[in-house]
Amino acid sequence: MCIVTLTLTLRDGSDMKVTKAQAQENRARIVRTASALFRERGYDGVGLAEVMAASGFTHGGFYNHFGSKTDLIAESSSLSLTETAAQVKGLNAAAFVELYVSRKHRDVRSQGCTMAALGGDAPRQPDEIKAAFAAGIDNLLAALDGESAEPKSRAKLIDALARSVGAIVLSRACPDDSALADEILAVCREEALAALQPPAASKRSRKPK
Amino acid sequence: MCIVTLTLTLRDGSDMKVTKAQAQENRARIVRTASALFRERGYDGVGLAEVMAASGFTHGGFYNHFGSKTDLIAESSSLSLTETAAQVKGLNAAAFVELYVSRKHRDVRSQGCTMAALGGDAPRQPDEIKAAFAAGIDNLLAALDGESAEPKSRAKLIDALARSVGAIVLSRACPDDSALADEILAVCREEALAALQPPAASKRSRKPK
DNA sequence: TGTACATCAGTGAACGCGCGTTCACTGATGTAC
DNA sequence: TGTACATCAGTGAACGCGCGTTCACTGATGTAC
Repeated sequence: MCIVTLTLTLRDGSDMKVTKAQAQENRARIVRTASALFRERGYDGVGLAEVMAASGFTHGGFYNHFGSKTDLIAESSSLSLTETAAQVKGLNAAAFVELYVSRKHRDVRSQGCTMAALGGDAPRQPDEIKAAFAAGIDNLLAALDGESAEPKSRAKLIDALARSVGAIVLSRACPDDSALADEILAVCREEALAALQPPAASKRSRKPK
Repeated sequence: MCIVTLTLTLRDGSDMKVTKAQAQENRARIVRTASALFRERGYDGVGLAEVMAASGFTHGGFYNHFGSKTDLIAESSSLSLTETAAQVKGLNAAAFVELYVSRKHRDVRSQGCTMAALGGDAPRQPDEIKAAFAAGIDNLLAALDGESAEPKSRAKLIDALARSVGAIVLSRACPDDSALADEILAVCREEALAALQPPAASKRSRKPK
């Protein structure tokens, strides 16, 4: 809801009609708005008329910018996945888990990671969109900083990502403010961090950088 | 698709009209059919007319059995979550991971775990349905066999569940037959099992029972 | 045990609605001369 | 630099369709007598 209001405010004050650079900006705003709405309510839960209205336009103009709703889904998903990869650039697995497996992330779906918000919807979408998710996963793994000394570096990152996504998905599936939702988050975060803390030894505590 | 055909075949041959026990059976079939269709294509991706047709009925009769689509969603989700808990009853965390994080499970969405198939949709549903998911998680944890000696027994089970769900969600989000989809599954399975194998010591291998 | 009738599971047409998509129209942009 | 015109982003009405839900109707079930 607040997103809608925010985006409307972003619209330029004058009732101007077009300009080429402005049109490009408008298109970008539609993609950003769609990305947030889709994460909040799912691909099927948001209509094109709503996306356009929340972007400050009438729905008729949609096809000036996109070929179909599927195209918008693909583009908005790619965008948000790319943004997430950029946000975690350079983090090691532990820092990533701390950022990802948090109440803040869980509670703001529209601004959170698309893998957690829409990963469950991807399998029902055309291959074009699944490809965007696969690329998003690859990008995220490339952005994270694996321990190059560790032979299973990539495996550790994939595992850290999967358990983080699982924790958010399960926590969000519970009723808001339920004890179980918070327990899942706390426990998964702790377990994942404990597994990452000691790189070789079992109990000897080594400070993370 | 095959599910539809299968379910139609299950319909009794004679063109009988009612009987009380039969009506109860019919109602149960509708719930089972809906459960499979929802897991396959999502709550929004399946209409009531399709659920009824796949169960062998016309859509008009739906409201003789259920108050609304939401009621059917709640009931079918509860059913499948209960069934999953029954299927893994008594397994320890390692055996659960082996069963869950598998290509077989990933590739048969309509018969797989509802947490993985619909956990991402739950947050957008009414609280009634989120409550069904929370109960499903609790039941599953209760059904699994934690190491009672281990103080963090429940934590280990929650963590095993979350990483298993995350692995399936991410693997399914990738294009079918993509290398990444299989890599995620293999890596997450291996990492989760390695973490569960040595209950206390670091490298000393102890056989799982 | 036999008949009369209320029940209610299932049918199929209909409802209002929102969806993705199309289209004729507008007017400022931005180019050709 | 100034005028004439093609472009095309945005508007708003309209399309066919499938959705969840409602309803009048049916006829076998199962009960009351």
